Amino acid sequence: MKLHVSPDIFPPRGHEAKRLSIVDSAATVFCREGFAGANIDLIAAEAGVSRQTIYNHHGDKEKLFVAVVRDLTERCNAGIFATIATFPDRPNDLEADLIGFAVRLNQNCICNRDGKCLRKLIQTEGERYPELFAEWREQGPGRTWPAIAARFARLAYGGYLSIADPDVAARQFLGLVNAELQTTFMLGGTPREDEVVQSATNGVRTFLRAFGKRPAPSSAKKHTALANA
Amino acid sequence: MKLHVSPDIFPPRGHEAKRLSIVDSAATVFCREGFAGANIDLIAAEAGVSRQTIYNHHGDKEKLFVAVVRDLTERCNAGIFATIATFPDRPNDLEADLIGFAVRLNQNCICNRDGKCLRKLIQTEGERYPELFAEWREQGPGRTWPAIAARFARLAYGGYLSIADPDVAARQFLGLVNAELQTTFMLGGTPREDEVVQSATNGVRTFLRAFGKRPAPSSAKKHTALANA
DNA sequence: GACGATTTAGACAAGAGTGTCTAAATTTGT
DNA sequence: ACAAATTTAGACACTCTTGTCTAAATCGTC
Repeated sequence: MKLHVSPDIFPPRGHEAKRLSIVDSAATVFCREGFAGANIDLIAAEAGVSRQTIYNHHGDKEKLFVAVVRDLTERCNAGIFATIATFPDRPNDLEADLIGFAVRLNQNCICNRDGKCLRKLIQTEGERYPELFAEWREQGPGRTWPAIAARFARLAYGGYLSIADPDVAARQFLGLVNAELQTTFMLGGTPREDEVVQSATNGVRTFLRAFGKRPAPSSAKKHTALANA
Repeated sequence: MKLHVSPDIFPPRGHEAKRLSIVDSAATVFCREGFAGANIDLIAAEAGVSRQTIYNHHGDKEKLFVAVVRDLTERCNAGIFATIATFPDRPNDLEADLIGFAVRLNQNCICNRDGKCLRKLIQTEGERYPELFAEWREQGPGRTWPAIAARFARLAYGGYLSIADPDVAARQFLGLVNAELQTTFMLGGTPREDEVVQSATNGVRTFLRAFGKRPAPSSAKKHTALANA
């Protein structure tokens, strides 16, 4: 009588569950050890399946690796678009809202397990699988960056910002809010939340000094957007 | 009776040359294949020495790896400090001078062979050798970033910039001028020169919008620094 | 409870890589 | 040219890993 066992996953809940569990553990091990250093037996142990099951599902090590990257790309993309949906279109407090967005982006998409794994795999194996990671580049940054740029363009159109090239601004926004986390990211570490907030705060302030509309000394035509809502 | 054997060069002249050649080739192979994937025979072949010579010099694979990272850190640091020495202290054209500095930093220290190798090794093996790369963090960013910050502080003191926290400004400068190269760096690629110039130009312009002293609409006291030299 | 599909453990062959050893060849200093 | 140090090539033992195979155990479903 197992009435309240977690209905979702952990125990072998069938064929597809095992496939998931395998890809999941493989992501962890590939991320930690790299492709060459990863050991199928270790992946099997971590996934709680036998080695043979992995071969049954995925054929060989390389196909398993490809499945892992595709899976991570898809999940990360979903997370990023979900976060982009929280972009402040009609900000009350522009600075605070942009800082919040930057922190969410970092915590939910870059510093989480999937984001960390995918980043590591791109860094370590990017040169070995050009076509696979070219695909990632198109599906990942190739779609998310323009989406972010579009949000900044809307902010500019609404009079909140003064932006010449939204694509450049979007990339620079990401560069700024991550400026203080670069070293940690390079070493594969995970920054503490207060570090993320600090970097985002500093980054957004600089971003607004560059692209914000100064209310005081401007002589340009007046922009009414700041007064609405 | 060895009267004047220099105490430094006990072993013959070719000895040290071989050591160099080994570390050099090892850097290339470790960078390309990662630690686990690197093959001592391949390193030996690429260095033009026998495998046994590598073991004579470095003991084992791990010690060789450590020697490679130390060597790269030292050489990259030297390059970065040499480039920092070209930082514009009394700029004629602030924008152009900062763009030039950013491009030099990228081309001579980040995109060159040593820089690319070191970055890759940090990314791929950073978690496996915490103390080794902690050492890099101290010797590398821990020393170069404050040096750059000091130069920005001097620019601010000279009236060319308006900076509250030079350390933050330095990190953001680096984040901005590299903002458009992130994806390429992640994949282990080398950006074309025009991409580097483009990213640096966009980055410096934004940096100056945030930290530059506006000559035109300002009502503040005039700053004479721009007129000298 | 029974049947078919899936999973499992373990053995296995084949290949690759590390690190050691030895004897011969080469280089270096005098 | 000689003697010492160094380098070399190759063989070697050992370990580790991948991918296959088989027979038994387990699971899902009726």
